[in-house]
Amino acid sequence: MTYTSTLLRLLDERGYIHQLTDAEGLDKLANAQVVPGYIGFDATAPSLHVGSLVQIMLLRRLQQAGHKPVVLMGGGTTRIGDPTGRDESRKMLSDATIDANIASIRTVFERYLTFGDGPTDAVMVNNHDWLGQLGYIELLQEVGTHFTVNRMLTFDSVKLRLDREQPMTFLEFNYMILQGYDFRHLEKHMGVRLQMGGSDQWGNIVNGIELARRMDGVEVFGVTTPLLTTADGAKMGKTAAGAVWLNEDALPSYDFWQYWRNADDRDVGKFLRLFTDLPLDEIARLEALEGSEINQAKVVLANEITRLCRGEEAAKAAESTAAATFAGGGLGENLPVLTLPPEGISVVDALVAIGFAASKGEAKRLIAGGGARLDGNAVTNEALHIAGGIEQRLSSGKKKHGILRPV
RNA sequence: GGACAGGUGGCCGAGUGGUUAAAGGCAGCAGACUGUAAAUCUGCCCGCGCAAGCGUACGCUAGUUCGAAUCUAGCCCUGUCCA
Repeated sequence: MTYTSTLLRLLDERGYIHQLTDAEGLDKLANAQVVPGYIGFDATAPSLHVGSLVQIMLLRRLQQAGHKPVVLMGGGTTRIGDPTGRDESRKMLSDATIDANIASIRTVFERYLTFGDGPTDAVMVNNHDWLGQLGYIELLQEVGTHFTVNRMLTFDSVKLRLDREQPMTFLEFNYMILQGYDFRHLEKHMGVRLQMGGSDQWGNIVNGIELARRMDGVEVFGVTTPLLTTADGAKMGKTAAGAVWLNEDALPSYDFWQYWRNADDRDVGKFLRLFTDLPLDEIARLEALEGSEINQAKVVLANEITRLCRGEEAAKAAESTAAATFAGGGLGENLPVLTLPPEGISVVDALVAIGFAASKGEAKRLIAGGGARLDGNAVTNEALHIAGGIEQRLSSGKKKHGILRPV
């Protein structure tokens, strides 16, 4: 259908919409009032990673369209663990850890959203504040009567586990109830009318909608985003080195920038639409670039996303480091640095110390395979000793570079 | 509580007494080709050691054996069915 509201048009043309519970109703509502909408985030780590970036951008779009973003931190649900991720990763975290995680995650949101008290200002809430109060009997009476086990068993998050003969604890089984309760709580106490999330959250969202209708007779809405994978089918945001974290102290900005710079050709347009604020006609021009010219678009992509997430300076520094390192063959300031002692160091130790190899054996294999370079020249002798005193460039493969700097 | 099946390296999955640091696949790393892309081909892929070698590893613990991922016992965990 064609949307009339700014919100849905914006989401639609930039590729955020996978499923919508009631397109017409939401379109109407978005035209009529400021719609508070929320997305839930996990607080298991001190940083979110690129996999959550679509949702973060979605809240940003909501605000851009003149509505109110509500960031729900799962301080309470983190104590349970979402079964949707299907591995029983129920590492119980202490309250202090969870609170610290939330504080850390908030710093990233502050780059993407404007927080405050105004009608369209973003707010952050923690579901521990209400879930923590909830008594078991009370929950069963109030909420439990609205769920049938028959129906709960049909949800993908449950069915998948059962089909794969993976264990699912009762604790996890209850997760969807609590999520549904979150939506209803926010609807009742903050007037939230919309929940968004990844396509895997569809079931949870629908539960909340149903609960709000049954308990309060209020119609609320749900939107899910398509499951984002890279063109070669991998989940977004995980690389060999680990997750691509959004917080700067979890991943250096240069590496963050490089992640986007190395995007698959086929993903460039999609990423530009989802993760940057560039106008659509500009994006159309960039994604039409062919052959090696598409690299220009990738630089823009990396710059824009890094700028949003890490700030203008970080983006500029990463770009110039990359330019100096790759195009100039020289050294950029932003590369990892290893202090070179006066007496020098063995290549193997240097590779391990700077983080290009996890063990000495791995470093040796790297050298044996011809992947280690010193100032651009392949290291052929694994016993090589690097002399101290001179600044040199140490590389693993063509992309990972570091500086060996004399004391 | 009972019967049966199962627990192998990041994941999937072979392997039923030595030749098994453990087939194969995926993921990952590197090389070639390129455009810091994809695809393809090649090499690598537990740790320590220059090396011979050593140390760890097949749910946990104890055993049998010259020798065990492979056999035995107990325990833990999971699934299916029964009560």
